[in-house]
Amino acid sequence: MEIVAAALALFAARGYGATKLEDVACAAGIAKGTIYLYFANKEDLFRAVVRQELLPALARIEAAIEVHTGPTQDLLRLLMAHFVQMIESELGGIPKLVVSEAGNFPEIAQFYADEVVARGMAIIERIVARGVDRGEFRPVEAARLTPVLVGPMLCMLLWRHSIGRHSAIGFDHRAVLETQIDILLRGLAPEPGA
Amino acid sequence: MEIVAAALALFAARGYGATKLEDVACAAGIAKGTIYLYFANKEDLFRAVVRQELLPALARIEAAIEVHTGPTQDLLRLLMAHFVQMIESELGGIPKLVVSEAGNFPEIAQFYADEVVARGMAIIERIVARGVDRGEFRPVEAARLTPVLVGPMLCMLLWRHSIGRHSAIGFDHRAVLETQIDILLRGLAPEPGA
Amino acid sequence: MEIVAAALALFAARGYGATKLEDVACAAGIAKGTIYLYFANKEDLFRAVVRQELLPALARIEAAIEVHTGPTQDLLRLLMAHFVQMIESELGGIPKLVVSEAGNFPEIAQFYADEVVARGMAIIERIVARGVDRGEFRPVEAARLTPVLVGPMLCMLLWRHSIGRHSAIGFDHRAVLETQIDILLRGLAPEPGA
Amino acid sequence: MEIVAAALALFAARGYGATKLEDVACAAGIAKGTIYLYFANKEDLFRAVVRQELLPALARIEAAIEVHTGPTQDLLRLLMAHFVQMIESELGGIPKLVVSEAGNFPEIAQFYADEVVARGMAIIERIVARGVDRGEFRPVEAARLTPVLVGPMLCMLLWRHSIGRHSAIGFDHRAVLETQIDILLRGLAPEPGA
DNA sequence: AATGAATGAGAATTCATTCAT
DNA sequence: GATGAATGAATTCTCATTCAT
Repeated sequence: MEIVAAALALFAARGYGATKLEDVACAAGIAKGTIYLYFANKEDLFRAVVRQELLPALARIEAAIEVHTGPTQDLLRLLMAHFVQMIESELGGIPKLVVSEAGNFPEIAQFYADEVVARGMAIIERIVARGVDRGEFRPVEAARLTPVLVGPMLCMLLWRHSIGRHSAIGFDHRAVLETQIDILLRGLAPEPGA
Repeated sequence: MEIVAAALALFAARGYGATKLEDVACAAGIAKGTIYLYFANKEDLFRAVVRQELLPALARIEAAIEVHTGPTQDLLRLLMAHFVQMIESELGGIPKLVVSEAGNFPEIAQFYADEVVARGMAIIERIVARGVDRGEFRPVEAARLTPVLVGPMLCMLLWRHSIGRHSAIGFDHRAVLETQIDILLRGLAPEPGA
Repeated sequence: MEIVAAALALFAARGYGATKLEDVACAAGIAKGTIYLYFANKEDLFRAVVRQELLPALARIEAAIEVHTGPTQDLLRLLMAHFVQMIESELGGIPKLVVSEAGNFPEIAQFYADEVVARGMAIIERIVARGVDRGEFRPVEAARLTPVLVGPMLCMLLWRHSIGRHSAIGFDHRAVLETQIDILLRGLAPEPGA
Repeated sequence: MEIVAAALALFAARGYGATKLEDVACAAGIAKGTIYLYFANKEDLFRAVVRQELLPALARIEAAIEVHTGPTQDLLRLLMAHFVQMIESELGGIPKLVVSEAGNFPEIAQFYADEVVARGMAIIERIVARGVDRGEFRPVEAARLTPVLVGPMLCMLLWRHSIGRHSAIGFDHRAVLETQIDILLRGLAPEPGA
């Protein structure tokens, strides 16, 4: 819906508290009162923004991973490419929003941790396990590796959707991605003797 | 000052807008009006929180790096250890706060980008360049490497100071750090033939 | 509007600072917040009170003067009668208000001086000049005469809208007016020999 | 006392409500708390300002009138000259202040009406009665004449201490005074035939 | 379904007043 | 006597929410 899209943009830019429903309505091209026909109140709208938009994206990634059959490093590349896409889309505002408002919406934080982060980590751990199983990676503990794998991308996502908007410092997402993949593949390469 | 410490804790936990000065005063053990003896208004207090606390910490890191003479990988470990310390201290709330409020305080975002991020990146680039110069690392472009180096730590910092507070998912900072260092050193190791 | 009328009454009675918007709202039979739908803030309301009410009254006097053709002393009586009317109406609160708040609203004072006082003085000077021209008055310098002409009425106006409300001393406006006209006509009568 | 003088200047310029005790203290060259050594509270200070300063001035006028023996028109001139003096001194701020704050300090208004206005009117009525008795003025009812006599001067006083401070329009007090005396003496001159 | 005028609870801010030094 | 740091009641202003149209 238009309202959710407008709300996402404004919530992400200003935060929950600083976003006026009047501005959301204005951005969505409707009147203030109309929001209340679709959402019980501001909190309800906020929850809808976080819930409705992210899960489909995650499902798409899971599906893409599922059907993949080639080398694990291609799978890794595929995953990262999805990430870069999200960084560059409006959707990237959601993680930023959840980080910002976690303190005021603990159940949103929990929902996000359970439904997005946990599932995302599971995807990655499966990829790593697959690589180890197939002898493409040396044996590593997947749990400890996850932050190393997603951290750089997540950081760039948050940067782009917050401080980066107000600074001249920018990152070439794709170049960083290549470097990251390069380091990872070398760092995970099986020991020559093994 | 007590006020700044109380304000940091509350701003980081709830965000700028959702923090009432009355609560800050209460947490600092003073009356509402007393805040106005030291800060012109709420914004002024916010700026003070961000500005006063972080620069000294950064300066300490810079000084520690400066005097180091051993192998570059030790330097890398030293840097990361500082990071882990910050993650685990109250200070870690500041980056989270700046990410959250960048949209409402563009000049704070800029200040942070210029004084903290740019300086932090410069430190890292110097370490990487040193490693390459000394033949400890293979030749790499430092700029592209920075997010790969700090991303994982930053992510854990933000996690710990936002969503992580409301989720059962936790990270073993030191274990992740070891994994990250391990991957990096292998990934940056000079080509055998070079 | 109801709001402006209520505000005039309260501002005139208590002054700008001592008037709470809640009381204005209450007197106007609306809620506090409603005022802000029509006026940006308290100052804006104050300005509206002063600006909206007085100019139409002045224009009416000017028009009445314009069409008059009889003896100048009748014109003088007409003018004074308008004054007495204003003294006795709610409108009389405005000059009192402007006098009281001139220090805090210099641009209101200026506006009042330019739009009300200067125009009022011009009207009087025209009447005096007409009387001299027609040989009804002896030659006098109009500028010096103006305070003499309007001072007594203005004083009674201010009295009625401030101290007089709290004192037993009262003036019979119409009797004073007659005395004033009497003195003036004798005092302005052409020299017998001239 | 310095405090009262500073308070008069500020109260007259800004009104009671808009005057901060801190500014009064500052203008008097003392600390805020010191005011409370001499006055119970802000209202008490306000009352002192109005009460202490004006009565001595009035007593001086009464005394001057008392001893006068010459023609009544000289007495009138003497009275007016006192007025002009007050207009031009800091003391002129008091009537302006009382007019402004009458609504918030009814007992000050009453005090002023009884002690200053009533006494002032009595002085004037005595002068007029004297002139009539001595055959210098034609018979007039003194009560109706008082506003005619003092109105012009009072108006200029209020102008000078409020709106006039913020406008280019100014009055030549002494010139207006001469005109006023001239009109009065002609207007009060005994009928030729009487 | 949609509107937008009206509401009023809630937060930032001010400043008279107090009191330990 | 004098100070000025600390207080908290009081006021302006905002904005989520309601509801008559």
